[in-house]
Amino acid sequence: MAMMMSASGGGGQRKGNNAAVQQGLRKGPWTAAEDAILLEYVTKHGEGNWNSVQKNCGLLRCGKSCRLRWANHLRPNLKKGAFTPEEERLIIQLHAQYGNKWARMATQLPGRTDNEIKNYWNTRTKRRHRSGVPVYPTEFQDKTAVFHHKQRHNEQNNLTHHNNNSKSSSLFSVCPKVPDYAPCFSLAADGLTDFSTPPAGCLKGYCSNNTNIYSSAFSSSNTQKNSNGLAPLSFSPLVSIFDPPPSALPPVTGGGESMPGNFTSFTSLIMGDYDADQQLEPFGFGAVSELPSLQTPPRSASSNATGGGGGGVCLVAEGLDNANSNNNYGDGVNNSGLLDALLMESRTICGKRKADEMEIGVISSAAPAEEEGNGDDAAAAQRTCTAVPFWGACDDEQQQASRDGGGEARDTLVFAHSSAVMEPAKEGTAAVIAEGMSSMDDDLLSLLTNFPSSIPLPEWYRHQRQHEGNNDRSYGGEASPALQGP
DNA sequence: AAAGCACTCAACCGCAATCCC
DNA sequence: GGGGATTGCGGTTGAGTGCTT
Repeated sequence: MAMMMSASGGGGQRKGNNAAVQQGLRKGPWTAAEDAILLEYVTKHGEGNWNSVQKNCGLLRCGKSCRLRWANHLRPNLKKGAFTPEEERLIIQLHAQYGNKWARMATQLPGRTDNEIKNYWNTRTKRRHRSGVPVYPTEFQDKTAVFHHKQRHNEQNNLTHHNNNSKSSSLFSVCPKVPDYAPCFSLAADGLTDFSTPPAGCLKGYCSNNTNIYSSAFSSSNTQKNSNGLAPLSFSPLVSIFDPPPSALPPVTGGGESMPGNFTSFTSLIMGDYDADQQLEPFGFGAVSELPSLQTPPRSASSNATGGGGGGVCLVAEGLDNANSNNNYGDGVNNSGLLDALLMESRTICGKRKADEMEIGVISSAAPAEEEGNGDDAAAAQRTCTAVPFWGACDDEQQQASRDGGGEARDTLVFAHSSAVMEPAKEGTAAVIAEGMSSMDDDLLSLLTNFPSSIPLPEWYRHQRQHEGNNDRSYGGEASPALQGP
């Protein structure tokens, strides 16, 4: 494409008159002659002082245009052509770290320009959206401010490099600095995620050799609770994005060397390429840069918790009767719409999967265990995964725990189908959602505050929390000390 | 074959930061 | 310190191309 769009053709000739045009400066695609002039100038005088190019060489281009042309096309050592898988991986990693800091990312991709990286990223996020991710209502989008707030806070503390202005600030983030791990995600909107180690429970089943790619759902692999009694929460969405039965996908050997299904790269995996024939639909950033749409109608009216209804997911804890909107966390924390919101987000991720392809029964929670051919194990696993009918699975570690003792698994947090939430006709569901939205700041902050404990928290944060005690789970106000850092 | 759409890329714009006088 | 000039950055736009319908 780059070759097709030569300097003398293609490119964006912008409409309208601006100062440059009024000053007799050219706009639009550069010609070879202009390139030659600029090249000669830079060779002779070096970079910088771009406005003098016009004065000294008669090049009818503004300084900005000259600089851009040089930086993006003429400077030496520019690498042209498609990004390599390694570069793709790095971009994903860097974006997870920096957000939309293209220039910063470019410094770590020799020969690549910020513009290239930006275009690359935007194209694929756009593709993600087009793969069926609905646009959220404005009021819900506003809720993302919670994350931005958190991110700003964390930037101040040098905890992350997320861009606080980035539109792509994600509810989910890639955890990149794990050389031998495929990309995983954690609910890292709090920005506290330390990517230097894979979050517990993340990729447990996905990354390691000889483990079932489906074995890790939205789950916690350790049952340690934080100070508020919430189980730590992290997840690999890789389970929930793959529709085919587990047997259809190979195990991942790590490092992106072997991608599941027809994914050919991390990019395709994360950002939306998928093989329609395989009905693989990935989880992607496009799904997370915005919050889920409430406009998307439920696919099914089935209210059976273990069957029927397409695409609905929600968070439940093992042994939890989600239909009653309760949970059994020790401190009695209630959903208050947060889980519904997450549900909706998850549903957004699901996009426009056909409902019948998402039938709960297709992949039962017991499937992984059954595959292992141990009836008792299967039963144990199924107990563990009672509320996980949806592409269902528990982390294999949890399954093992379940086999070994079983008791720990009760804290498992999983994605599960929730017709109770997805069905507006059901008792006050719509109202619940709406209410949940309106009260989401507190709840979301609460959740973000409370998980994942498996991810290292900064010392000052732990210290702060110790002094706040457990009563302050709501950081609704700007004055929240926990959000202000030391 | 034509129209429409999606994709890619280049380039522009506005804004903010930095530099310089 | 103030103000203009310059530079850097991120977001957006639009043309060309190829694919799909």
